[in-house]
Amino acid sequence: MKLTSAEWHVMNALWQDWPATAREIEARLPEEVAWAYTTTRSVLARLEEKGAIKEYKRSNVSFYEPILTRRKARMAALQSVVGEAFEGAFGPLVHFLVEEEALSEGERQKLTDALEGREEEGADNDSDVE
Amino acid sequence: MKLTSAEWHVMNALWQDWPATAREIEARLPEEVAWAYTTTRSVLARLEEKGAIKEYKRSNVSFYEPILTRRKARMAALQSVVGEAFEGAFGPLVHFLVEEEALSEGERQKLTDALEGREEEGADNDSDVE
DNA sequence: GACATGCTGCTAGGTGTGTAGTAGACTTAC
DNA sequence: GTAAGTCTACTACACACCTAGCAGCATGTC
Repeated sequence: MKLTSAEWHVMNALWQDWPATAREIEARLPEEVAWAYTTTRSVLARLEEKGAIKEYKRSNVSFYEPILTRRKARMAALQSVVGEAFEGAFGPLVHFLVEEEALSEGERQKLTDALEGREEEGADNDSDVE
Repeated sequence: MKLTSAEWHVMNALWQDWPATAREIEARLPEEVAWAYTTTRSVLARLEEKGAIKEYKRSNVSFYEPILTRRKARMAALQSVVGEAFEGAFGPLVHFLVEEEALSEGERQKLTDALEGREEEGADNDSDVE
């Protein structure tokens, strides 16, 4: 499932912690996203239609929960960009990353470590749905 | 400069070889892109408006050349996805790639090699504008 | 129970994107 | 020079997306 830019903002906010009300989500949006409250609601409604989130009510207030996991959304986003821009394979993407020196020294190091399988466990564990 | 999906198709075709006519570009589009000729032209027109390509005529026929380089387009695409989906940093993206084992064994090997700076030269050299 | 506040449902308008058609100009073959 | 084919310029339309407003219902407080 591919997300639009506005949808990413909302999903990122929701993945932080859920269930969450629209107001809570709104409060977690990055500063540069200065939407009207109703805009947040509209995006939430679309996400629910798409099946990315679930909505339920407790006494007239809507609570939201993610259905789509962050992992799956990331995978879809990457697959899309790889398909369009990197001949459909992850290899060229990785090649590009290294070539372009888009990575800081620390990032390179972490990557090397990860590739060699001596990853430190526990730290920075992406909490995710499921 | 961010490209849309249709624009990527056309740019990929144009980067292959240029200058190229609309007919040549059309012929290079992937099979699953079964556009009417006029659709290709419309996308080309939009790309020209955006400044991604340049158009010139020789006796009533338009030839096209890229202005936007593949590298820059790729960078923009990555930056966009990283901004939306990976907290704005390449680190988490790389981490994700490795964790997800999105890479084949060969790709991992190439990546390791590249990180250690013993890249084989010459092979698979992305020809690019400029 | 009337009022303020806050939430929901519904609606809407502008812009981007994908896709394509039509009309007219030009080119080439006879 | 006329017919057939090809090209361009211009226009169009549907759908997705971003953004938001409005009206009405629920809830709590005095």
